[in-house]
Amino acid sequence: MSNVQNTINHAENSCKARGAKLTNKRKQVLSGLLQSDKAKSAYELVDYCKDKFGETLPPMSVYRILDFLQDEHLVHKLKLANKYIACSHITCDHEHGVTQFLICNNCQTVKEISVNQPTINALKSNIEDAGFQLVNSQLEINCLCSNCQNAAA
Amino acid sequence: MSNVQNTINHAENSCKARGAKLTNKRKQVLSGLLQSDKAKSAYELVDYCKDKFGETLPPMSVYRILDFLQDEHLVHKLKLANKYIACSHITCDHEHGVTQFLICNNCQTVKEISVNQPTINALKSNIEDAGFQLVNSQLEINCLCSNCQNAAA
DNA sequence: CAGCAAATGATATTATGTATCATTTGCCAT
DNA sequence: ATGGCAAATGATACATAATATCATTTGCTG
Repeated sequence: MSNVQNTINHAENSCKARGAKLTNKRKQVLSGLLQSDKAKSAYELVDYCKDKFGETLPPMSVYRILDFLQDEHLVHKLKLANKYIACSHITCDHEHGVTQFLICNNCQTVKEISVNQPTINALKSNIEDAGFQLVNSQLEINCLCSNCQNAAA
Repeated sequence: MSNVQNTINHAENSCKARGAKLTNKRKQVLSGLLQSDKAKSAYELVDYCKDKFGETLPPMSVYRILDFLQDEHLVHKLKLANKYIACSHITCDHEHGVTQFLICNNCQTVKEISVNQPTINALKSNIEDAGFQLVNSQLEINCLCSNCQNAAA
């Protein structure tokens, strides 16, 4: 069984456990995000479903499906890029804290990491000194991935 | 002399020093950003110039002016919000490192801060462990400002 | 004051996302 | 099984953010 298929099975079970349904079209959109580590826009997912499944989803439906997938914690929206990416912890059975996203400015590759807690706490305390409060620690950080670093060199 | 006017004078001098011209319309757009601590979109600035100065700038011009102001280090673009904000260091005469932006999710108030260097370094090292490289340290962080914290309570 | 470059205007187009109403689908109780 | 309800999806229009391209204006500078 492919990795993507395996992940989708996990996702389907976790939806079921929460009383939600992972329909076919939702699976198609999710698989579009799973089959690469690059962030994709809603319209890119429309194209993907058309190419891959012959399914001509209207953009509105894709946005609704993305909302659903976010509610189910299967997908994250990256506001910095206006794109979407599959959660990298779908197949884990344990809970995860809030994570951070490293976005390659050049090729859109995204890596989901957990910055160590002391650093997050230090950041939080810097922010509180300024009279603000961290809403959640889902940071999105503009980076270059190792491939693009080498290509630039 | 008003604070805004004072800042604009500083800005004009620093442009002159770099061989650029801070025209009237550029001043109008800049003043729109200076007269509040909230981020504004390009289209909001179009409206501001119309209301305040009777100047009907086409959006294209405002985008060009914003590009100019960014090149002159007078304005920052916040990608998280697709909005723009005046640099808070225009009247400082010394150089500033890259700063971080705390954006209130509720009211769009923005505060520009400098997170302490050890914390930035720790973050950078976490990122490098993941094989990525921080492009610049202009972090944009979703927060709640103190007013909105209290309002919510 | 002619002419050139910088600045601005006008128009069209693309990308992202939301609002609204209509239709279809699948499931559940009778 | 079937009638009906809610969830899911479709269709259409529109709002907002931004860019591309070509035209016009402005303001120096020789």
